[in-house]
Amino acid sequence: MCPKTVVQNKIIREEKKDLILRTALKVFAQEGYHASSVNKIADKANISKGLIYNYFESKEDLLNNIVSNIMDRYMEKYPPIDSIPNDSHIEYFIDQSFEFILEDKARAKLLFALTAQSIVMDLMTKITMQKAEPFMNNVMNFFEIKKYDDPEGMMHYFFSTLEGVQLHVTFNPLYPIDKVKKILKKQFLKS
Amino acid sequence: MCPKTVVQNKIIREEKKDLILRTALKVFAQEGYHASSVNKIADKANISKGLIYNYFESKEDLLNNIVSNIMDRYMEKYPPIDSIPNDSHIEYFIDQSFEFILEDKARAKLLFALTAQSIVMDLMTKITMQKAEPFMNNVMNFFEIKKYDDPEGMMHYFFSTLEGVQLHVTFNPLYPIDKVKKILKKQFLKS
Amino acid sequence: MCPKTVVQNKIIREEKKDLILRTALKVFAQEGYHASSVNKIADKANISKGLIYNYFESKEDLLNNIVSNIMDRYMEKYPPIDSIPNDSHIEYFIDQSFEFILEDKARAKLLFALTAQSIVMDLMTKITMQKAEPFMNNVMNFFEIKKYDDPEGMMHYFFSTLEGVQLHVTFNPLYPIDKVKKILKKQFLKS
Amino acid sequence: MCPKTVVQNKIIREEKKDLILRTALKVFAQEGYHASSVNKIADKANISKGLIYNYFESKEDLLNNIVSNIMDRYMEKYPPIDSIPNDSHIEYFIDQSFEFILEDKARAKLLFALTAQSIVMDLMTKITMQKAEPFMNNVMNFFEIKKYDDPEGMMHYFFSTLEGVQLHVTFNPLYPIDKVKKILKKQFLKS
DNA sequence: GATGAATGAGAGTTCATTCAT
DNA sequence: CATGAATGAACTCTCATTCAT
Repeated sequence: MCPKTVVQNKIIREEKKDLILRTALKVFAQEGYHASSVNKIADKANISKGLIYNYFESKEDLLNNIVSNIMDRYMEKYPPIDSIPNDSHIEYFIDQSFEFILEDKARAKLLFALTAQSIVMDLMTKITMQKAEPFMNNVMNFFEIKKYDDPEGMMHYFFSTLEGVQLHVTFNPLYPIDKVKKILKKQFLKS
Repeated sequence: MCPKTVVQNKIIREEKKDLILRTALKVFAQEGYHASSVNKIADKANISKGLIYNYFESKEDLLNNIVSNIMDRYMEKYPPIDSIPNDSHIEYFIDQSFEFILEDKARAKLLFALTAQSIVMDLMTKITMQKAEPFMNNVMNFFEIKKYDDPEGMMHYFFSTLEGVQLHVTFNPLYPIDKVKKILKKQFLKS
Repeated sequence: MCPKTVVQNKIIREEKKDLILRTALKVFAQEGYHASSVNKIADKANISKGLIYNYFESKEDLLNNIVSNIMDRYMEKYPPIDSIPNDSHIEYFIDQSFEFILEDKARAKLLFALTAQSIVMDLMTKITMQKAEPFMNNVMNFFEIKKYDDPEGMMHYFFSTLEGVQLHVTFNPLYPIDKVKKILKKQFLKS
Repeated sequence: MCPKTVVQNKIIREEKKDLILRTALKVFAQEGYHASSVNKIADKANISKGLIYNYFESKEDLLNNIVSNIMDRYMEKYPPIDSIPNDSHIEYFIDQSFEFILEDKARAKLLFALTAQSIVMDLMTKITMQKAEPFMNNVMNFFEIKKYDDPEGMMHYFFSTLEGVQLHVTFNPLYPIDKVKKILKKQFLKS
C-alpha cells in the first residue's frame, strides 16, 4: 500500500534507528533506565511503541546499543598508544576528557548513572579493558619516565582525578571548568 | 491495663527496623533503587513483604531513611569548621574520606548511584549544603593561605580529586588505596 | 499476672463488646463496610486490633452483629400486630419511623448503605420478613377498612413513602422534618 | 505516514470503552464499588486487567465515568423548567421517574448504593444541584398554585415519596408498579 | 483479657512485549 | 514500514487475621 524503493527504506531505517537511540539516551539520562518506559520514549520520538521493537529486540537491547555507541565514541578520544606517551599526548587526553563531557551532558549523565548499576557493567568493563588497559600502562610509563617515586600510584591518581573532575563537570552547572583544567595540566605536565 | 512487653516490643521494633534498613541498603546498592523490588528485600531479610510496610510508609520512604542515615554518617566526617583549616585538618578530612568508603562499600555504591539519579536529589543537596558549603569556603581559605595562584580552582580541584578517588575505591577492588592516599597527601599538604 | 474476679470480667467483656460495636457502627456508617479497616476501628476505640478478634470471629461477624442489633431495635418500633390496626396504631408507627432515624443517624446511614449491598441482604430480609410481613398485612387491612379502592397498592405506597422520607431525613440535614410529618399524617390518617 | 486503520481503531476503542463501562456498572451495582475488583470486571468483560487501564486512569476514574453517564441520562428525564409546571409536567416527571428505574435496574441499584456512600458525593451533588434545585422550586410553585397549605413541605413530601417508590421498585421484584403509579398520580394531580 | 509484630493473599496499577492490521 | 489494542507478569501496597507473650 505504501511501496518505497529499497534505497529509500534503508535511509529511513537508519534515520529512525538514530532517532530512537537519541531519544532513548535523553530519556534514560533524565529518569534512569528503569524509570523510563518504552511508551515515553516512543512519545518523545513521535513514533509508536511497536516501531521501537522493529529496530531493537528489547528495551535492554536498546540500552546496550546506546552504551555501545557511547563507549565507541569514548574510545576514539584515547591518544594513539603505539608510542611512548609524552606531554602532548597527555594534554590531548585531558582536553578530550573535557570535550567528551561537554559535547553531550546527557550522555555523560547516563554513563555515570550506569557505572553504579550492575545492568551494563559487564558490557562496559569488557569494552573498557580492551582499550583502556594498554593506555593505562602507557600512562604509567609516562610517570616512570618523569621519575615519579610511584608511577603506578600516580597513574591511578591521574585517572581518578580526571574522572572526579568529569563527574563534577557533568552534574555541577557552575563548575569552573577552565580554571580546573589549567590546574590539572600544571599538575601533570611539564614538571 | 495489664501491659505486657512494651519494652520488648521496642527492642524488637528497633532491631527489625535496622535489619530492614541494612538489607535494603545492600539490595539497592547492588541493583539500583528502581530495579530492587520490595519482595526481594523482604526475601533477603527473611521477613514478609507486609512487615516492611509496618516500619516504612513506602519504598521511597525506606530509601529516604537510608539516605538520611548515610548523610548523617557522612556529615560526622567533616572536621570542625569554626577555625581556619590547617594541614592536620585537611589530612584528617582525606583520611575520613577513605574511611567512609571502606567502612561500607554498599553504602558508597548507593550514594554514587543516587548522585547520578534525581530520586533523592533534594534531600541530599539540602543536607549537603548545610555542612559542605561552609567547609568548601574553609578549604578555599586554606589554599589562599598557602599562596596558591587560584584558591577557588584549587578547592574544586581538591574535591573533584577526592571524589574521583572515592569512586575508584568504591568500584575497583584492586585499587592501590594506600599508594594513592600517600600521593594525595603529598599533593595537598606540606608544600 | 492481672487477676480479676469473675464478675469484673463479665462486666468488662460486656462493656468492651459494646464499645467495639458502637465504634464499628460509626466507622462503617462513615466510610462504608469495605472501606473501613479493622485497624481504624481499633484505633478509634482505643484498643488493639487483636482484641476485636477476642469478641468477634471476623470483620463480617462484627457487621452481622451490628446489623442484627439494628434490626432488633427497628423491630421494636412496630406496633402490636395482634389487633386490627386503627389510626393511632398507624400514627404511632409513623412517629416511631421518624424517631428511629433521629435517634442515631449513623445507624440509619449504615442501614441504607447496606440495603443496596448484597453482603447482608440475606440476614436483613430474613429478619424483616419475620416481623414485617404480618404488619404489612395489617396495614393492608387498615386501608381496606378505610374503603380505599386498592388497599394493596396503598399499603406499598405507604411504606414507600415512609422509607423515602426516612432516606431524605437521614441524608439531608436541612430536611423540614416536622412539616413533612404533619403532611404524612394528613395523608394517611383521619380521612 | 502510511495510516492504516485509524477509523477502525476509533470504532474498537468506542466499543471496548462501552463494554468496560457496561460491565463495570453491573459489577459495581451487584457488589458495591469497594467490593468489586478490577480483576472481576476484566473477567466478566472477557478482557485482560491491563486493558481497563488503557481506557481509564484508575478504578475511581471508571466509577466517575459511570456516574457521570448515569447523571447525564437522569438529567434528561427532567421536564423543561422554564415555564410554571402544570399537571402534565408533573405527570411526565412521575412517568419518567419510573422509566428511569425500569430501563436499567443495575444503574438504579448503583445510584442508591452511592447515595449512601460518600465516594462520588461531590460529583453527584454538583451535577444534581445544577438541574434539580430549579426544578424543586418549580414544583413548590406548582403546589402553591394548587392552594396547598404548605407548598414547601409538599414539595419535599413529593420528592421523598417518589424516591421511596423508586427504591422499592429497584429492590423488590414483586412490587406492584402500575398500581402504585396510579395511586401516586391520584395523590398529586387533578385535586 | 490484651497487645501488636508478623503474615500472606489479593488489591490496584504499570509496562515490556506481541501481533493483527 | 508503522500502528496501537491487547496481554500478563510483576510491581507497590493494604489489610484481615493469627499468635507469642
